[in-house]
Amino acid sequence: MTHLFTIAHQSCGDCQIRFRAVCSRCTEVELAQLDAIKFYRSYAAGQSVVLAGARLEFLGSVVTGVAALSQTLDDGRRQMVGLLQPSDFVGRPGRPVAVFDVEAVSDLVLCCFRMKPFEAMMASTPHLAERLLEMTLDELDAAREWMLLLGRKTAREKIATLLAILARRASLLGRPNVRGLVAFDLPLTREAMADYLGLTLETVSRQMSALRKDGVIVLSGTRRVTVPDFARLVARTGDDSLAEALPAPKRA
Amino acid sequence: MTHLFTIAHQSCGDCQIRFRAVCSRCTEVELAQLDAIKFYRSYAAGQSVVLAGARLEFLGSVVTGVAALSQTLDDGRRQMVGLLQPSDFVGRPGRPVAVFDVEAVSDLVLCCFRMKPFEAMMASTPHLAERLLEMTLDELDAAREWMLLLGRKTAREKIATLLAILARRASLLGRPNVRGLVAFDLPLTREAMADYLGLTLETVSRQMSALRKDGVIVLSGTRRVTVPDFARLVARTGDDSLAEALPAPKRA
DNA sequence: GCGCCGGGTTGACATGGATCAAGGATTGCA
DNA sequence: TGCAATCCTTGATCCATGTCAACCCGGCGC
Repeated sequence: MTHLFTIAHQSCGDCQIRFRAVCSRCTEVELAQLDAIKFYRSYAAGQSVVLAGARLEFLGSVVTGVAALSQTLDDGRRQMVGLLQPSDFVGRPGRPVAVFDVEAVSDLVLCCFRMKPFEAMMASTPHLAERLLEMTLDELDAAREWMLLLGRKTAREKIATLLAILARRASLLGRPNVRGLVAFDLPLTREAMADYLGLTLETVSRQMSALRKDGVIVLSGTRRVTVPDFARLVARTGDDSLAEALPAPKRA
Repeated sequence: MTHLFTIAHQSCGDCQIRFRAVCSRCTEVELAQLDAIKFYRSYAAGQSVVLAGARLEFLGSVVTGVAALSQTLDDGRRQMVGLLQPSDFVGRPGRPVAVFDVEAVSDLVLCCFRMKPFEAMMASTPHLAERLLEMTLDELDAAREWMLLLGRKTAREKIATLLAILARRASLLGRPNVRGLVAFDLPLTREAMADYLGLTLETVSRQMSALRKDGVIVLSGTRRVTVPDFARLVARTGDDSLAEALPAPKRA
């Protein structure tokens, strides 16, 4: 259950995250170089990738699955500070010791590079550093958006915001859906949601129930969420920066 | 009072932030190039540098003073998401529209570059992009630390954390001080502290009073803070990541 | 010297979310 | 088939922090 294994080598050309990950700007030649130094690692849901303070000998990209970046206070209070999805980058060049815990939330596959060769390649490959800068700036913006949520939003708004983000993501990437109706599976347990939103799991559960009673969401089992009217969900997020890029109701 | 002016050109070689800003890795030659495209801007305390959604035609470094990055919800709730101090960078290459409000907290001087020439120079000057990546990664770490504070710390811990950070900064940069005793001026009003910490200004005021009554800090007027025992302050922050890099009591 | 204003403090009270506690559903395993 | 573990829900109660309101203080213009 908690075992870790290395999976078969896969060609970069066929990779699902080829056009969004840190390697997305690389030429074929550069890709071949990366190919030579990369390896895959796989983690079962719940397994730790690295603990804060421990050495992290590699950098990598999430290929499939979801990972959580989090921090824990001495007395056990825990805050998730990032939810890493496919194409997101793990680790920091030049820093061999992790400052956050990284944990597989679902089953997880990472495309990894040993730190030294990757750094060497970054120095000689502007495409890599450029893309990493861009991704880091995006992460920084996202972290700042999340600070607004953590500092100022109510429990209800926090839940609605998370659901809206997941719904939008599902609708942009996902399978075509009838009308404005979006459905997706929560990648997180109630406890993980609480850690992410700065709440307790009881509050998460209550607010989910409240949104269900209000008809804003429909729950099938505990993980499957259907959003009958995205605009109504967004109306409960407390801000409308989510309203842009509404999932297109006229999708084929 | 709210007027904006351009101040006299100053040579990069003499600049106070020469070794910490985005230009810190540049050679003399590169510095001369930057010198040719830079200009200074000055803002009075309280003045807005740019509002979210507005065009921001330049990028820049804080030379002196303090600026706040913040976000506002429709109903007026406001969260500061960054406190920019000398050498910190403002703006994002490639993005001509600000997503956050930027405001001068104290009187402020920025060293500015028009976006296009700066981007052109970044493309041809790895030193610039390298340093910007490093600074952005640092900012991201700081943002994530702040997420822990916003999501999980109590009001008391939030205040103690902010004071500890300011105290440490003052003691590292500052004038030598007798014994372990650190003193500094708060750059922020109670309201700005509240915006930064995700609290109300009344709660900030109460917690400051409580820390004063407990003898953890001494207030001279409303802005001047003296910390008689840094370790006692750190003990109230709720985590000890601040405890590293204690201000050296044996400073000359 | 007076009144005003911005920034700060303090008190009384309300409330959202935490805490403590019990129990339900699902899954895997004996 | 039953037991245990995990995840989730719901209820009762408590308390930290928000809200509303009064007031203080120092500086500045007149």
